[in-house]
Amino acid sequence: MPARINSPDPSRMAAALVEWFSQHRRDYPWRRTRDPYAILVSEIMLQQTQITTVLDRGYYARWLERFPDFQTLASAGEDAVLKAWEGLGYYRRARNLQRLAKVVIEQHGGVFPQDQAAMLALPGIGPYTAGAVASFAFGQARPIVDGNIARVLSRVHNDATPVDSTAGTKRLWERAKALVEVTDDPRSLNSALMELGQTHCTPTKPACHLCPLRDQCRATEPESLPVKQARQEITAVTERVVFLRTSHGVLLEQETGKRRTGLWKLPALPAAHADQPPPVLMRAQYGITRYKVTLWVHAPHDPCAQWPDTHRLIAFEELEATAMPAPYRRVLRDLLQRGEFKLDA
DNA sequence: GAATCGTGGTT
DNA sequence: TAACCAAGATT
Repeated sequence: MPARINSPDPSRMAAALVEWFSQHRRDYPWRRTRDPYAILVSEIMLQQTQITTVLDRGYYARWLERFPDFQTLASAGEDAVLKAWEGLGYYRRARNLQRLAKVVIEQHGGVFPQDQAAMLALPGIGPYTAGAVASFAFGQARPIVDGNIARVLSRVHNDATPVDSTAGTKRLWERAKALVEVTDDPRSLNSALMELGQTHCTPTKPACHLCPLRDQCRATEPESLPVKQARQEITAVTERVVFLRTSHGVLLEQETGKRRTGLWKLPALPAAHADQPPPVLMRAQYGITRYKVTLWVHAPHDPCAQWPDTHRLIAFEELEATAMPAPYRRVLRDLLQRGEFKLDA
């Protein structure tokens, strides 16, 4: 079958991308190493997370200092792991990363596998991350498609197929594969695609005049691409929690569900008191996935109540070392600063 | 295949 | 301001 007319040529694209990258590559710590562990940590942290968050707020450097290799991470306490991840969100990533470290130690002799199927079998590793580690750490010609690359490729090919549809995803991976397989520098090719989307081929106001693919790109209205399926609507919900402070510390509850598992929060106001809630100490708002939460913090209804074993009185000195989701961390700091409601201090 | 999982920054 | 986005994976 003849090649489609108007379809950009993979070899030309790859050459332009690698050349452009050699001139404009940014200096990131994970580009200064080929240690699969250090590269893997960066890829997991960067999932759905901006580079500036990971770098400027010190998450990456702190993590590697605290957990420098698979062995250290595997034998660490889960509380320390979650604390190091506090504020990054999607906490399952941190738990899966530690699970992965244990598997690497116990089933792979402490050596990260180079085989694609073995990578994909590890917890928290999907198609993107497997391809990223394969190419960045091992130099393998494996394709990757992230949000940046989806945007670049759908524009270059002027393809309005929704990037999050089955057909769109399949086509993106085929196109990424065609590119990485015609270059002798898979590392640079994959990095270049992502960095082009990050710096020039941006969601709004793309800098097409600076683009190395400008003479190959078929997009007529780049800002209208990529097409994505409709999002879930935002739902408003109410959450009621209790601030119970004694002379020793603050009562917290450990999450056990599928959300923020293992982290500590202000205890939920027992449903039995929902219709006659105690006085409100403060109100806050935060968003989580598709919910807009109004958080009401109540005074304790019964300070002497018996609490289930998911609850613990955390000493003041331990509060900062306790992993908490960002909204509760903010609220707790606010409440403690006020110095209100000291029961027996 | 669609829904879910966090958070902070930008527009 | 509300919506959108960011080096996705899992169920």
